[in-house]
Amino acid sequence: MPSSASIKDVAAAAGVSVATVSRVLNDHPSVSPDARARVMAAVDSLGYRPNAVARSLRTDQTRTLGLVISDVLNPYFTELARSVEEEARALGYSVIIGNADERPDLQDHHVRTLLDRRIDGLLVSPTDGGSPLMLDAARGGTPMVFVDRWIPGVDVPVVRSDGRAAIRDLVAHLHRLGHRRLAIIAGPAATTTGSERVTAFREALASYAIELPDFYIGQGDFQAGSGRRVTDGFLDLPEPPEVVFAADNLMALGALDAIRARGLRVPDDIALAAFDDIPWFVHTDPPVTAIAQPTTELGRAAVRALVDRIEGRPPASVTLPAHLVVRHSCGEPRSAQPPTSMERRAQ
Amino acid sequence: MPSSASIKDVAAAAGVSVATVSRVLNDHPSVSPDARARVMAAVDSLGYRPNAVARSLRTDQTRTLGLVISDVLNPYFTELARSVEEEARALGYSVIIGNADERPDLQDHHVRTLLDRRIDGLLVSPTDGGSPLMLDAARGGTPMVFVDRWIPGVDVPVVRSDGRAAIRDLVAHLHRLGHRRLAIIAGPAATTTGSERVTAFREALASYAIELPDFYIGQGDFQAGSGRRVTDGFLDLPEPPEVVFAADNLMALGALDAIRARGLRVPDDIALAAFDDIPWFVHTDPPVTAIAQPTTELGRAAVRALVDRIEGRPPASVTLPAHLVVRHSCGEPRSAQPPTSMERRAQ
DNA sequence: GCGGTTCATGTAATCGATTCCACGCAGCCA
DNA sequence: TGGCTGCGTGGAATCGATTACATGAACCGC
Repeated sequence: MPSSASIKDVAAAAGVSVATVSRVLNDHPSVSPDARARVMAAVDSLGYRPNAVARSLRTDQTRTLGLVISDVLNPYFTELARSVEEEARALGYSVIIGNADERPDLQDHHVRTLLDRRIDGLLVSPTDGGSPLMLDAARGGTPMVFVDRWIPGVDVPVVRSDGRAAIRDLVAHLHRLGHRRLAIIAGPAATTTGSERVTAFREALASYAIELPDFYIGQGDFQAGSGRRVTDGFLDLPEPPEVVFAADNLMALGALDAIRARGLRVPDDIALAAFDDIPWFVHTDPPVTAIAQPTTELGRAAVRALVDRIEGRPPASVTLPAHLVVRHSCGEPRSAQPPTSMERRAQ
Repeated sequence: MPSSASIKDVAAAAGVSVATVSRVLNDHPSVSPDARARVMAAVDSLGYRPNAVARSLRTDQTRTLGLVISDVLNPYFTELARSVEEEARALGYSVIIGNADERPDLQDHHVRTLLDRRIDGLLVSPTDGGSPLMLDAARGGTPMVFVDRWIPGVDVPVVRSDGRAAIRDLVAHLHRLGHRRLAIIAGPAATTTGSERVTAFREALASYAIELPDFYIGQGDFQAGSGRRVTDGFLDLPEPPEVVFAADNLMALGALDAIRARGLRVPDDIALAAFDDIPWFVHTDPPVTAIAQPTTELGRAAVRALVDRIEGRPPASVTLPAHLVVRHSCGEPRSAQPPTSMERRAQ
């Protein structure tokens, strides 16, 4: 079992003390070329690898970041996670992902586990208004950054995108196409993105003198099942909406399911738009008009902010704009297609 | 900073020794009710949480599993990861995910990092034929289980699904629809799933006396870009295939992109089928005929096998069947739709 | 009343690293 | 030559837990 060699074995094999081995490993300047060579030789003859657990205990740092996201099955978050890991790796950190599945209890479970492991910092996209645990962690000095969603009133940097302008563009687009009865599938009111998107939508409608009545606001939870349920509710209304705007891509998927189950067509029978753009929206029937976030950039910026905080530099909040991508799901544009997300993401 | 309290602080606050505190924490039977109560009180007055790093160092176990998957952006793997985490959590383990992005070097990076952290066991879906590092780890006694893909000749349990029967069903379906020129977008030959799917496809064709010429075998890498490139190649052929079978869902997405870019229609101009079924395939234009794996079951079984191995029980390899889900992308069936994947996954 | 259990507890070793401190040895300058 | 500086090195403390072993008290039956 070569993997079980410890620094002591290396020291013995090289004929030096453990202190010297450690110095070689952390390339401390004060070690003779001769000793260094002997240690190196011993290291790879034994296949020695330093024990990160022991090192962390001693140095009180794990070079690990925790990322608690709301839902791994959501392509938006999975892309975010990917970009976070990439940037973290570039900066010499590992990432441990916790999937909250939109459940506050699971979120707490992961936060607790990550804290127990003494991660150096925490990236969170909170599922709720803030559990005591997370609040304590933030106040207790754990380096922390919110990404995508945040908790108001907590002194933690936020990296997110502002979708308000894009939502205004969307409403303008819908209005131009003649739609007047617009409904929204909202996310949980306890999340910032959940409430902000509704507010922005309502305000944008107001500038066209259109109201957003309560029965056109469906409570979803950012997952597909709720999109289906809420859409069913809309379709059962005496006067169903002409457009459904889903506050995330999974609820849009659910809406598509519900519409399809009734044999209705998009956009002829009902139009659909979504927040969050994903590669699949290019290929759905019809391609879905969506609001795209600069996801990769968001992940990168979040990691940079967190690492700044960890390494003692002042971290900065970042807000990036989102933008509207018009496709066919709200009517009209059947030609002159914008580049697909696949094309944009091609390497 | 309440989070920095150590077992020593608790012992002091409770007026007992650290040994007693430790005993209470690990609920060792031999501790008086009185001492237990005092310790508990101290614990939550200090907000004490045991340091998992220190504990791991001492006990030589981290209660953590490593999962190295080929591509997080692939919905198949993300679903797998989710199920793995779920089962692991149920058994009292955490999971650290490493995304190899189909790159052997990245795969090695993650394997190394995970080994350095002394994870208790490793779940791998190998990107290549096996790096020395992974082989050493397997031989060196690190508990390990392959999931989805595996490396032949290594004595490690494999949890996977067998797609051969489903591929036969697919070919029968295609043949019945009159298709005779069939092409495949293969995965990397170095991966078992990459080569097996081609072999199974060729054998199934053979039973209809249909050949699979080299120019109808495109080399992909399981990612979308390669699906696009290969499909472009097929379409440029003097005699393009009537059907393209993509060996995973991302390459199918790429194929869809390529087909669409030329203004062609599925299935009228060219038919498409994919390995791996995902919720989006119900909503693409047209809905895609695909081979579905019991992904959630695979994740669960893999974790159980690994934990068996870790805890000293004999681990078992598991092979589960995949099955064909017929939709419209190969022609014909326009009615009598099977339940959508959304419906199957509804809670 | 005494040897032997059992039970609750504390002392101290240990896990595998890092790092402070001290020591010995060169080299250098006065 | 004596003292100072600086470098390479090793000894030992330390991080925060777990746990083997020792100890002492209480209790049992004979």
